[in-house]
Amino acid sequence: MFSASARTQYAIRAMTNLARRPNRTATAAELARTESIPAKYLEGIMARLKVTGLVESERGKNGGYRMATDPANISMLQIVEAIEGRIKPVGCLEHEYTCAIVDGCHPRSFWLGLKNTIDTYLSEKSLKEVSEG
Amino acid sequence: MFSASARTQYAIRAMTNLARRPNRTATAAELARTESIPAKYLEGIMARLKVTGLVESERGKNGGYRMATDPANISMLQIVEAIEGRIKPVGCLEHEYTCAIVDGCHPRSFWLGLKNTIDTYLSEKSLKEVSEG
DNA sequence: TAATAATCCTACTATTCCGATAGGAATAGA
DNA sequence: TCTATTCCTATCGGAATAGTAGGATTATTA
Repeated sequence: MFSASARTQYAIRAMTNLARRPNRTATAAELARTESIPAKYLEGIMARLKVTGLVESERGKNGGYRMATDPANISMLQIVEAIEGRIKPVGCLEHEYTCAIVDGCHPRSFWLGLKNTIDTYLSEKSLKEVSEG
Repeated sequence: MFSASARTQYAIRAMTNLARRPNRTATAAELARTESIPAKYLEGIMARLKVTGLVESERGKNGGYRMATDPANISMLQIVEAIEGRIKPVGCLEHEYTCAIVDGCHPRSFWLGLKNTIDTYLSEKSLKEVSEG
């Protein structure tokens, strides 16, 4: 429970690595090597980071990936959600105001509070901080 | 990511239900019915809650489960860990002081902070609060 | 003592998700 | 045209999860 997938951990390692190369590009293979990530697997991860606009890419020879933004302006929540989608501790929270599963679902606000706590932590941590940590 | 297993959700619903019956016992079948949990599945969950000392049980006719303690003295962290074991967002944190995976693992303190945030939230919420929420 | 109602125990199954790999198409530079 | 890269799609094995099945054990009660 509450464990981060390998995919998310890889994404974060790759991003912290990229963040330490201002303006320069790095190939997926290079990131994979220096961060001990399966190269082919990382390709798929970088794709997700790209569609969400966190990184930019250049194809062909001398291509690679580059930060799309100042790491100080990227929150860890953005990275996590780029990989996993919206954080949702329980299905219960999918509906706006009521729990569809059980009448008088007492734990609902407990789960809401948990989600809130996690979201807050993640959104207040910048990629810059983490990559320097 | 960070999603709670059905098992944990069931455990929490069952516990909040039990907590609202001071000193009285309820059978697994009864809890299952009122909380929409598969009855046989719940049996296994109650077993885990018992070995960790959160509930007591009585076998035979008129048997059932009962809170072992005042719900005000049970934290949600205790329930979660009874079901899932120690919360561990990343394998990285298994070793005390260094990350075994990558040299100079920058995200390590980020993950530590996250674990800490979650643990704190869960340990400060009592079953009593949640069952009344 | 027999019937009943409950916990407790063990095994099985089906499905889904995850991590990873494979092979190649498109693209850009030299 | 060769090479190095991103990009795309398909597949696979294994692990975990959710749930089911069947019965052994234990206590109450009539």
